[in-house]
Amino acid sequence: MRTVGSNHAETQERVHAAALRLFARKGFAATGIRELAEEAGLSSAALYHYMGTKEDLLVSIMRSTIEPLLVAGYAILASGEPSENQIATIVETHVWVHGSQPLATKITDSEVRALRGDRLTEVMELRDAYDAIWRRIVAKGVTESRFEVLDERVATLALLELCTGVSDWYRPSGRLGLDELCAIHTDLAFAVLRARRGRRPLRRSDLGLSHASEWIPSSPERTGRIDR
Amino acid sequence: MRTVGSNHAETQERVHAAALRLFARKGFAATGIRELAEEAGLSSAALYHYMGTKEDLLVSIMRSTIEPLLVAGYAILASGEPSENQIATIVETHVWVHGSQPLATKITDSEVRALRGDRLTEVMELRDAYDAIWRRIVAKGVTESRFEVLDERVATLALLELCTGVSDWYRPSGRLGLDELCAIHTDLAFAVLRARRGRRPLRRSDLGLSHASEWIPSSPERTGRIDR
Amino acid sequence: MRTVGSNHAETQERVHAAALRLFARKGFAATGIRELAEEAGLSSAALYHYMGTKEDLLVSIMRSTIEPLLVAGYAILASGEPSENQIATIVETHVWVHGSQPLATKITDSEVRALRGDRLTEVMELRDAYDAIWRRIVAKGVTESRFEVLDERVATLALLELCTGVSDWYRPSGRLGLDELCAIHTDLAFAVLRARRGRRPLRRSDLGLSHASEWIPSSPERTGRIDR
Amino acid sequence: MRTVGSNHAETQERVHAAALRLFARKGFAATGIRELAEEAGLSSAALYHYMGTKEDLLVSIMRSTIEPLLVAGYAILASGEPSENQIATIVETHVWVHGSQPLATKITDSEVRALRGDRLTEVMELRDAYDAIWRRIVAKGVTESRFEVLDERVATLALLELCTGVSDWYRPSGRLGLDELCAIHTDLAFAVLRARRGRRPLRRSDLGLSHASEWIPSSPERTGRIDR
DNA sequence: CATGAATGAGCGTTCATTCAT
DNA sequence: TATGAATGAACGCTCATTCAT
Repeated sequence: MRTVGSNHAETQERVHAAALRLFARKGFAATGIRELAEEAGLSSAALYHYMGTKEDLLVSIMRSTIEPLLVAGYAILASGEPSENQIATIVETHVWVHGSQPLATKITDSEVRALRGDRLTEVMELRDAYDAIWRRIVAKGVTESRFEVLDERVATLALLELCTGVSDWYRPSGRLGLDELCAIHTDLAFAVLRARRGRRPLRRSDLGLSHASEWIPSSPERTGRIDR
Repeated sequence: MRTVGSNHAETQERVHAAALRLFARKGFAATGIRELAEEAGLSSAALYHYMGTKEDLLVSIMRSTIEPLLVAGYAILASGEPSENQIATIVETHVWVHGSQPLATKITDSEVRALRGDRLTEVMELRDAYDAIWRRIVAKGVTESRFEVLDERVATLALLELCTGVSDWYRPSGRLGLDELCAIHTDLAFAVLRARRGRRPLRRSDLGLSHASEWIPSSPERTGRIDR
Repeated sequence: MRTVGSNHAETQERVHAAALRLFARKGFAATGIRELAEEAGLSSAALYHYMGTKEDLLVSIMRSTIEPLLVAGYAILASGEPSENQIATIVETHVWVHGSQPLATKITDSEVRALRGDRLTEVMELRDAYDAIWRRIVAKGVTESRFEVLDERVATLALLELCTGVSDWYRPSGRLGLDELCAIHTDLAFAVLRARRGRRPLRRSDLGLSHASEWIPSSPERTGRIDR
Repeated sequence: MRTVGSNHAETQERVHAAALRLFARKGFAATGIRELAEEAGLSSAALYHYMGTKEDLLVSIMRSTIEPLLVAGYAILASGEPSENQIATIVETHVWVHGSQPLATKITDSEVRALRGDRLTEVMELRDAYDAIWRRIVAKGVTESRFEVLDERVATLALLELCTGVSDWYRPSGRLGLDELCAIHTDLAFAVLRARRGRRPLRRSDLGLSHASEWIPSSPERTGRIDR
């Protein structure tokens, strides 16, 4: 009876996009199922054809946000590049994703508390695995005296926080392009880690990196509107 | 003509503490009034002797968190100290408060979206005023070539984010004391801002600062239990 | 320990007056006990020194409104006067009371439904007894051909309704004085009952009645303010 | 794509009928939403498929009661009939509606105080417009010396009150039919207004009016039970 | 007397979810 | 697929009343 087969996927994406907007703006708990349905242009009952429970929807948003970062992280770890390059790459990947998908990343970073039981465990394991990659990169750099920090643990957390914060304020329509944003953050990362080239502070320009946009597959959030 | 006299204040503080715990752990929207009452050891009806609405309670938590920071910030701005010292002082005050009151600060930083109308405006004005202080300090340091950053706006945001993140992970019972935490963050701030003493990177130890604990009136959160 | 003995009675009257105002304006069910306390200038707990339950207060208002009317009604019945005079007298007494105590009478007439059990029975008996007096007067007048109506039952109810309605709209501060109001209603009553003097319609002026104010003990509502 | 189709309207009417019964018997404020739901045979949550808020329900009852009366009133005013006929017609329409829909009319007459803001204004405007029609008819009759009253304002109010009171006591199952009730009230109205035909008091039978039932579209209250 | 504190029950309303159609 | 209907539970908050102080 259906003519076009892809309609289901399309609608599913509309639901996903609506959830991104509402969960990010109001929070998971404060977003009602009817509100979500209205935002997606469906009845609240129809919604359940395109999602499991409200919590399922949240988990799916989180997984699709963390997993690509995790995959990228493992690749970076495996690359054998020097620590400076690894940090630069993971920072720019992270910032790129947080700058281009602020809604999804903000939700992923702030709504873990809405989960219970297995879902919580699952997501926390993904997140912990991702954080561990950063720690390993920093640790190697410190060991090799490429970085120099007072406290390795704190520095890594600070670095992550600083890069993650991007999703709180960055707007693609603003003064800075995503490429610039990435470059600036790499430079900040080198500063935080007190990376040096010889006895001079290391700057991103010393590394001959291409723009992040060249190696990161573009994936802006598709929220169906110029949101926020 | 109460005999005990302090009972009301005590209970009020119990309510406050319960709200800190629950709002921080589950979020404002996900915390029910009955849950809050149980956590405070009252009936849900009795709760209303000690608070206005749930939103009132949230606002009071936020005000009592931001306002001292704002007062301290203005004092620092007015101190006439060099930018390095001002940054160090505001960083350590901020970190101290976030480290000693992680619940209240996390709530204040993440639940603004739960407010509406005048309450929202009021709190956002306080927060904006506080952020402006950081921007002014950084700007002055940059103008005087004490700091050197690629992008002043981004650097300031990064700095704030990095110091604020403390409330997400720091536990007083952990490896680091609050004084150490503060010192580490000052050092991180100098790194982010690429502050120098002569041609050497500036370190906190160059400034001869006393410990934060010596100038900040102690105000650990009283949540009535070793929480979270 | 108390100096003046009458304070209790005074306060009780303040409570009574507050109840009159609120029950009349908002209705019994819609009036909260805290609201009542505030209106009377007491705490809600103190209120209970001057009344029983909220329902007790309502019953006391009703009794003190109906009973004088009932007493007057019995006196009129026993007077042996001709039906025209009895009707005139009961009408003017009724209108006088409803015009001078609009709050109490409105409450009495409209809040019977708030009562349950014995209280309901008690008040309904008083009210029925009062209505019966009107019916007896009208019936006698009809029997003696002093009145002439299509339907005795309906005419009596219409007459009562017409006189009772006064409490809905009459204001002592308005165009008409209470004496005038009473006279007008007697005239209306004669009209409704098609009373005649000879073959001319009977008018109040034919009876040589004095003003209602001369035989009715003045009892304006003491509500402590120019109310409504 | 409901099969039965009329189920929604039917249930809505059940809710409406339940509200009529409860609001009339206990009053709007004293009627709980769960009570209403039970009376309508629904869960309290399901109730909200068939109404807006409780106040919306009340307003809808009031509007559907006043509006037909108002429409009829304007038609009578515009008819150009002599004042006696206009009064007779509006009285019988009014009495017919109050006698056949005692619950709705009683609610409409007594629960205006439960409304606030715009709803209050709206309903009061309707009611005032209706009252104004009565005043205009009486005024014209007085001007043309067809009626003779001591006080025009009071007479009109008395007339309205007398006709409205019907909803307090009339039961269709009782001694009188609605047609009789209407005729009796027209006669009472002529009496109150001291209408004359030549030098004899005017009686309804002088006018050659048909029964009210012949020109008023029947609309007995459908409350689903022999109520009260 | 007066009051702050307390409470169990209830308020009107919305929740996330299911299901028959 | 889509939806109106339905529900038990819960929402934030207020109720009338009692009682120790």
